[in-house]
Amino acid sequence: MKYLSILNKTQYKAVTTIDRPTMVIAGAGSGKTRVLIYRLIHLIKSGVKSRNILALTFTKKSANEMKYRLSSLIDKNELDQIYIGTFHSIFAKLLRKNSDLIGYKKNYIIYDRYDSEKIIKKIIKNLNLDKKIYRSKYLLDKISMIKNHYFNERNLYITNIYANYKKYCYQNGIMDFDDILLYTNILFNKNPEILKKYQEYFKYILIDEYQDTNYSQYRIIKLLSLKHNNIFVVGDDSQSIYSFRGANINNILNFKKDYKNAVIIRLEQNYRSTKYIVDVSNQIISLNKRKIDKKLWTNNKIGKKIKLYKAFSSFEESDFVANTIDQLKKKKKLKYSDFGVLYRTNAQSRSLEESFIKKKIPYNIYGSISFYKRKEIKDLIAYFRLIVNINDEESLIRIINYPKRGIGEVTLKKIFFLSKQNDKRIFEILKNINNYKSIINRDQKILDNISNFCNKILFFNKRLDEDAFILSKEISESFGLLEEIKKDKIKQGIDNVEEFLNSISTFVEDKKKIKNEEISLNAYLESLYLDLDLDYKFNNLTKESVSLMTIHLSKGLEFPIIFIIGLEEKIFPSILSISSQLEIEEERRLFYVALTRAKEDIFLTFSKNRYKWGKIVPTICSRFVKEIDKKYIKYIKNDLNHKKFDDTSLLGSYTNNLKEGMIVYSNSFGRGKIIKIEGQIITVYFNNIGEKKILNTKLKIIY
DNA sequence: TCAGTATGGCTTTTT
DNA sequence: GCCATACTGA
Repeated sequence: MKYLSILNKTQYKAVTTIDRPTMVIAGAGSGKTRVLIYRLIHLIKSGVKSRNILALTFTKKSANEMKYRLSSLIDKNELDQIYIGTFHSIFAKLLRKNSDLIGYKKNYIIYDRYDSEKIIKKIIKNLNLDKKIYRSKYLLDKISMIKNHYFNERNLYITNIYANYKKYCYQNGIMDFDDILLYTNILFNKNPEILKKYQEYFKYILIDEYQDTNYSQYRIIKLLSLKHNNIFVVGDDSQSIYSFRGANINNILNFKKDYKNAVIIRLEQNYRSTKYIVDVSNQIISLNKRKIDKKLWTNNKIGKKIKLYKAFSSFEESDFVANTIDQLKKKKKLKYSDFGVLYRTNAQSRSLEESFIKKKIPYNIYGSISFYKRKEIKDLIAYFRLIVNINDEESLIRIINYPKRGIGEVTLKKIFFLSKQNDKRIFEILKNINNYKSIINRDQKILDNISNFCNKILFFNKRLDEDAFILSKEISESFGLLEEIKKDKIKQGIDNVEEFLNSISTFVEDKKKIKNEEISLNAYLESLYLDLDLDYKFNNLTKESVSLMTIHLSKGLEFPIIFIIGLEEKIFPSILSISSQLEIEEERRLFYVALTRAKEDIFLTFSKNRYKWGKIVPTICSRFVKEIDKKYIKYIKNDLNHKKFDDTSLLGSYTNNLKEGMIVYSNSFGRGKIIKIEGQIITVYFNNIGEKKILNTKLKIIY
């Protein structure tokens, strides 16, 4: 078969073993994605109907990537029929079709973590619990764990909160991410005939990143594959980095037990990286105790040593990254897109951004502060949600509580009270507000405002089958959303809303091309959370640019040159993982993932001092750096003479030891160089602005 | 009812 | 240092 000629022997076996359960243990860079892609093609060429194939991925990014790569290799009609998507996306759609069987109304909406946290906070408040002891984030994690292992609800101390949360979600027609998987399980368990239907339908099941599946996902797959026993999973235990989300490494370890006649294929040849990179990665991962024995090897050239750079401050670290990229690009004729900068936490992207802007280097930040977390967008989404589902009180409150809508705290409190007293939904009360006139005791104008508001919502609620774009545009006009933003004079806000509406238009156009695809507002909301890779839609991503992202997001990607920044104790490994051996091992796997993204060159950086919550804190170099055998490392000399600074002078305050020639940062003027110091008054030269006299307390030292 | 001010928590990681 | 919330006085 000619199209398979690009595969090596083991890859070929992985692609063509299509008659029994198959697990591929695929080391980093061993051609895992290629195997998945060609297996799909092979299935179709072997006569399997594309609509009988289910391909599940872990992130939206890889789902979209897979679709993209397939689009040039197979016929578009075939592609559109394959079920490719994340677990959440695929099963949310399946659930929507069968929502009556799990007791949910069809119009339920999906809440993300931010939304869920708000509910938890509300519950803690209602139960009169101390929010310092009952931390919403922690509780949410616990609830998530329970839902994903729902056969044992045993953590008693949170069951009350859990019960309340469950009830709230149900009453408001809300599902969170975990519910999607949970209710899929419930649906299959309670309705054998439905399960049978889908077992029949999904004859071939492929799963990417199997090591990251949790119990809930494992159960779903197990149930679905029971009939045809034809399941194909790809994974790498060394790259398991989602145990905080309940990922269970045993799913990989038990595969042979779980599936009769299973074949296990190992891909150990790395095609991506140089020998140095493969060796360093092997050395690092070998320090973990819990792992499947395997060794990655490569025939690639030896390559170069890993570079290590010690910076003075986080700002200087970012400058180093930007400068190095700038120089390397010129010297070696590289493209900006050849560089990837990886970090442990999203917050670290900020100072990078500054340095890139200064150096005029184009960059893309992936998955940072999501577009739809911006205020205007959240407002708009709240309208959409309420119109789709008038029981969504969280959204209702967000909208109605908006300043200048003429309904204040007092009135709202009365309305909440009425809702509780009469056991009615808030929207019910608002709709019939005139019946409660005597209790609300407000002038008729406010009551009329409320009725008008309800009527508008209901007006749109009746038109939910219409085109999402037309409807959303009308909604934003009808409620004067753009005018509201204009009043606040936030230009950015208007742009955001317009961009957002444009994206709905694109969504509708795309869906119209595929028959039977939903174009309703509800379908858009679902896609917004589960399918759309917002990075591309909203961040104005350009192709020729440096990629900035968390290591978690980088999984599956590769770059010729990789920077891994912030290699400091308490950051990487994270302070929250430091106390447990198991979690340290997960952090180490994360480091392994980061290292194996690189094809040719790796730069590791850490900083002696780091800004944290506005203060400079001295740091300690990460243990992971120390674990690397010195023979692999090349230290990069730091041009700056750091001897004149000592760490203690910077602790706590950041202006004590200003000296002439220092590079400093001012909130109003940006970066500048100190020219003269006269007591408290500092003269600073700023690029494009010139000299300014500034109070020393207003300045931060960069280096 | 609302603008202005004080406080406290926050930085894991993703669907 | 920034954001969301809670509190305060007009």
